[in-house]
Amino acid sequence: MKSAPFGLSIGAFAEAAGVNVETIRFYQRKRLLPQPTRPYGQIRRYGEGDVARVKFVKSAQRLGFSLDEVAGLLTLEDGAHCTEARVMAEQKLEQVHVKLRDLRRIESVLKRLVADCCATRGTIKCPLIGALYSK
Amino acid sequence: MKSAPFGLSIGAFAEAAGVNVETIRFYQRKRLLPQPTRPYGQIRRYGEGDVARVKFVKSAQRLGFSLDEVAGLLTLEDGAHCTEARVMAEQKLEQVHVKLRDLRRIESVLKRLVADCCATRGTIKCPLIGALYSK
DNA sequence: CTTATGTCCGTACTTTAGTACGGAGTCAAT
DNA sequence: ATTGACTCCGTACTAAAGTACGGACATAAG
Repeated sequence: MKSAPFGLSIGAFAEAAGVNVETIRFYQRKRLLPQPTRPYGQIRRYGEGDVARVKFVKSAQRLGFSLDEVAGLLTLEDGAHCTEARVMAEQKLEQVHVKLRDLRRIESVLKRLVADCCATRGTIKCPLIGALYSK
Repeated sequence: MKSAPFGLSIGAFAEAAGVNVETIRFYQRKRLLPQPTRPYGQIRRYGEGDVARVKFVKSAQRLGFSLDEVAGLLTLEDGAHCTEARVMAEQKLEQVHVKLRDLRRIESVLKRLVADCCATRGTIKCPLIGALYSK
């Protein structure tokens, strides 16, 4: 925990979060990230919380959430009125359950694929497609 | 199983798959979908297999796979040489495991959020962000 | 048979999520 | 004090994944 006395420059921030500087600015424009006030005649400084926020955005994105949806998740984090937050959380949870179900199906099919492939040593063909929407 | 004697028109196909007709054409251009030969002076016809393929693409997409990645998954389905397919399947499996891990974290945090929210009846604030990258 | 609806095909436009660029202002090392 | 790297800010460009459009052909319904 060696946080500099006056925080990170935008370059250090982007580096720490594993993204491009331009991405930071883009997120600020999209209000996914607050833009710290700029001390007169100086540059803006960022902290660990900002880094965490960006990492969260990237993780959620990898799971197929759009930036708009991530913005919704962040609204929860930022504190919203109870009922509102509960409804959003429940909706997201439902989405997450669907994603989990589909991913587990893909997982099992891929596993079987790897196993069969090793076993048969030849050209394969498997019901991968069937795995995702068979009800 | 009431497949018409000469298959579906592109419109019926798109409808059955739950996508826009233009999306079908787009997928054909991207070689995610084969373009059936067109009987001289007639329109193209599609079958259930095509519908399944499109549904698969949409499902995989919802999980955060890009169309290029889906194309890779479909290569497995279409039959590829053993070693090649096994390597691809293993890579995809790895990606899927990462996604599963992240999704489970989000799930548990959202669950807690819903529960806490009901309990406290007020403005909430929770460590949603921390959930996704805490190692 | 004609007319409305659908298909075909190419080209162009849109949205989402960034990247790149350029000129002026900061900062920090020599 | 100056030079080189970095920041700021606006604007412009890009790639991915579609959507829309328009004119010529296909087909089904009256």
